[in-house]
Amino acid sequence: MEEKKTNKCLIIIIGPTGVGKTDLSIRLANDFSTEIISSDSRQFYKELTIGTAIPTPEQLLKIPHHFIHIRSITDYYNACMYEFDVIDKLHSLFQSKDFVFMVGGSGMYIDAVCKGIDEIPDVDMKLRSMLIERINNEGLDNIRAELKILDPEFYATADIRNSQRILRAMEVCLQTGKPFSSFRLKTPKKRNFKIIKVGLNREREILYERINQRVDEMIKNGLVEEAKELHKHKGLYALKTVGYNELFDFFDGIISLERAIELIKQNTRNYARRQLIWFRRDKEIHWFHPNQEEEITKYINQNI
RNA sequence: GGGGAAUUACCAGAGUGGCCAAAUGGGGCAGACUGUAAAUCUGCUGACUUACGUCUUCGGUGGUUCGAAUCCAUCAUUCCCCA
Repeated sequence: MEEKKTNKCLIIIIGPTGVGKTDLSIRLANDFSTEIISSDSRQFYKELTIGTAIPTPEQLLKIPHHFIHIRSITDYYNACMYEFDVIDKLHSLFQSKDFVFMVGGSGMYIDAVCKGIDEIPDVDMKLRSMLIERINNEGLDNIRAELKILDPEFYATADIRNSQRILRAMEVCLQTGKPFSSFRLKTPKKRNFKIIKVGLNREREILYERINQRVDEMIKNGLVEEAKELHKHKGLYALKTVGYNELFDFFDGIISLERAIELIKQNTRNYARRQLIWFRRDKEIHWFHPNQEEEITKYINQNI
């Protein structure tokens, strides 16, 4: 499995939403004459533009971006698929480039590219909906008890109050006939390219202000109209996304537009916080303020 | 000018003599997280303390009481109704 090391390098710009990754990464990619892979799990969807703050058309024209608008919200896409697609893309990009940038804030997807993610057989959607149905009807207790028998190892360490975790483990057990934990090897994969992780962060208060301002801008730029178009698909998982969910509640008459905007800001702030908590665990990340462009360039050049 | 209602921790808001450092929700903070992860879940949130616990809080002041966020007096502020 171990591949020969090359002099190729993936430079990852990591940071919470709204911190200023896009502008900086475009300048960096320009300086390094290379391209950008998005690691943002909502920019994948071609129906989502304003609410996911994808780069502007001018920016996209200047620097080629990958993994933006590659799927439909009706498609199924996950971190494992992303891993394979990105590795594949890197393989071809590294034919002509020595460096490639990856920019985004979806921690699990970034980790999937850096370390790989265990391959677990696909689950039949019908099985999943059946289980969801059961959880809705009988609650979580029964499923939990069954999972305890099917996969005691997972059960012992799992967050059993989290229905999503229980559901996932259960569906894999039922689909494969093997315990979910038997697939979770968690052995990091070796990559044949170097990885540099640059983290961007700024004072919490300022970050929150930027988020609030950006939401107002999104509204001005037509987020309400964009969400209106998607309202009919509101059950889709890909649309359980900050900026859309809240507006759906507005369209449904549950909350006012003002309240929806307020909630978008709030939920985005909470999301940014969770991103930071995820990234904090990763000791390979070197942190900078987005203004420290010179230092960042220096750091990259020293570590390439 | 007369009558009524209110004032509780960051915010909203419950509590009407001891079980109240004060419900609940929100926010905030901290954290978990291998698959649609911008999701989902957990803990903390007066001060000091690792903890046991101690101390200071419920608009201000003064009182009643063994004991007050809760009762009384008074002052202040806000809102509503009548002039």
